[in-house]
Amino acid sequence: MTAKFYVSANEVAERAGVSRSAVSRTFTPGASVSPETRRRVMEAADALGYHVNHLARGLMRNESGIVCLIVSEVATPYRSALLSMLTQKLQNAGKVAMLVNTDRSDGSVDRALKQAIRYRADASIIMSGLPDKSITQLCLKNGQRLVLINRDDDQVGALRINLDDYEAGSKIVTAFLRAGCRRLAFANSEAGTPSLMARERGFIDAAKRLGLDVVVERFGWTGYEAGQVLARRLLTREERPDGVFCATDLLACGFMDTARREFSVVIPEQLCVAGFDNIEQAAWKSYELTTFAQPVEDIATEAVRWLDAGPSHDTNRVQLHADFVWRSSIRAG
Amino acid sequence: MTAKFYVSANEVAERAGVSRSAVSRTFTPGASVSPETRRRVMEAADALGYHVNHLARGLMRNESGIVCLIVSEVATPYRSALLSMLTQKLQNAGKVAMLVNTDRSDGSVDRALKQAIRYRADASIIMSGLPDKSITQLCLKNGQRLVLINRDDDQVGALRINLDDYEAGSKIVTAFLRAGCRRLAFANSEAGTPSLMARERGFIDAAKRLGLDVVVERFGWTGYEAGQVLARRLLTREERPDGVFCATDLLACGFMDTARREFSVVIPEQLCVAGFDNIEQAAWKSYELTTFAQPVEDIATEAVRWLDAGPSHDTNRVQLHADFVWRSSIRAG
DNA sequence: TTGTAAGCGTTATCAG
DNA sequence: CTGATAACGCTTACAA
Repeated sequence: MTAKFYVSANEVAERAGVSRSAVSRTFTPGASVSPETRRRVMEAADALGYHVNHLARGLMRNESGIVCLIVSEVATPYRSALLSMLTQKLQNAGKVAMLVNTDRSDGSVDRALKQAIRYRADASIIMSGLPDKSITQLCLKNGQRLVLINRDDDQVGALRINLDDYEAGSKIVTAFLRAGCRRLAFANSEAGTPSLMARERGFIDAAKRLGLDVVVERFGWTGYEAGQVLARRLLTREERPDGVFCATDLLACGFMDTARREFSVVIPEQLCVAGFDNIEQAAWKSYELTTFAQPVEDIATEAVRWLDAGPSHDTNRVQLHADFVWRSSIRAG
Repeated sequence: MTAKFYVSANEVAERAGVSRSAVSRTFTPGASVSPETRRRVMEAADALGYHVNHLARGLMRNESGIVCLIVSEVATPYRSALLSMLTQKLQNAGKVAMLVNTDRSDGSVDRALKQAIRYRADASIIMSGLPDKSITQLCLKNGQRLVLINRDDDQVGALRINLDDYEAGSKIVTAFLRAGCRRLAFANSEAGTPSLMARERGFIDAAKRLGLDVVVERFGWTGYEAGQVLARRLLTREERPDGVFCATDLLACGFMDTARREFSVVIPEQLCVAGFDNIEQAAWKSYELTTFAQPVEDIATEAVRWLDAGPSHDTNRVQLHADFVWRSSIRAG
């Protein structure tokens, strides 16, 4: 148990007949080492199976190379897609991702951030929930960079990446109208996050500008099952809607399945449907869902770019565009 | 830039009027500190915003608290579900997950393991790919624990968690026969991983025992699109199969959609389909797919249990059972 | 129970 | 380019 585990730079130095500094420099990009020394060090390192201890390096450099990813509902298509993209880009930038799952229990975002602090993460990227301001201030004060994705909070000093959720509404209203829809509805979850609410408002406002009312129904969590319930609620109304904008693709999938199976509705002939996120399943033949694409790659790129940029803790905000993806769940005009 | 960032135990000690050791002990569960000292330390720590530096702690204790999760295709339903479960269980066990995405580029599993070594991870859990033996040996020699999930490699000293993939075959053959199917087919990807091949062999062998031949088709990667291609190949045969076992649910979804849309096949009346994994979408109304459930929770539990258990580097193997999930993609007998 | 002092594996500084 | 030496923030004997 008290075994000496990993080999240290000391042992490599000894074997190579050089000083520890020489070893350190060999593994520090851009440090000045003679080719000969480097060769001997590398040889010894390989033979001994030496790998720089990033815990110790982080201690010295005040830079751990760790980026903390704070996220809930990891198993959801959109979240996992974003997660995948972020980890890839981070790795390409020479960082490593620490994943903190905030499912279950409230205030866990704060706990997650404390974890980030304990491991001296260079940055934290928050994809779910909203942290308490006192703790984000602590992060920032400690020199940790902060990125908030699709959380419309006015955290000073953090990078906030948001979409043009509100604008999506008018685009989709136009599409519905062109398809001949007149009885519009918005299917939302009860989560009430800023993104979801912005989509709702944008849709309602755009419809109003064209003289149309929108029936709004909200239920449950943002998943397939909630979409089923929303379909039952909306399709049993006296005035059955003929154009439904679902706040997310997952809702839309549940909605479409239930509309077809339980109400024998034909899509898009009798009912047009749109979603938001452009998850994998939206392209599946059972759905062919018209939707708005989360610019997953751009989000990740922006986040990582900001991390790489030197320390400039100004308030910063990036607004990205969600591309309209046209599929056959809405009749062509 | 040369700003002094985080507060250290020193500063807390000074403010509380005690020694650094007292501070350290206060944050070490089970150390002996008088209630009065503890109180004063906590007070000072809170006021200053102190958080133990786990980099330094890991350095001393030879135990970082980090567990490295090595995985590719993170955005896939099964993978993300497993990832979610694992991170949760790890957190409950007081560990923190470091996520390494091995998409793109070969030999990246080895690179991932080196990352784990550099951060002195207490353990690595490998969900994708196969590492080189030399590097896993290095991990083990360095006291790092290793878990391989669904990779049937005979790495000595690692925990290997596997399913009864082979056995699934006979169960599904029975179900197909009871449904009256006589022309069986197996739809596989070209990935050729041990799990996939075991499912294939198990199915073929079980059919043979009952005097039936199995048509096998393999194509592409284990995703929805490959399922579409496989459907086209299998359903254009002279003898069209009437019972198809797909190696994964994702393949099955693509298969079903194509069977219905491009070949107007009615499921399950004219064609019975089964999958493997029990992803979310398998329960969606468009599929109602009969399948085998990856025991995601058990897998995570076993993995974490092994990590918690003291250092006992025996070869170890856990065989878990994939429950049969009956849905309507197969006719009732 | 408490404080002192040594040490973990690095890197940064500074002579040479 | 190289090597000694001093940090980094923490834990842990050991002694008081």
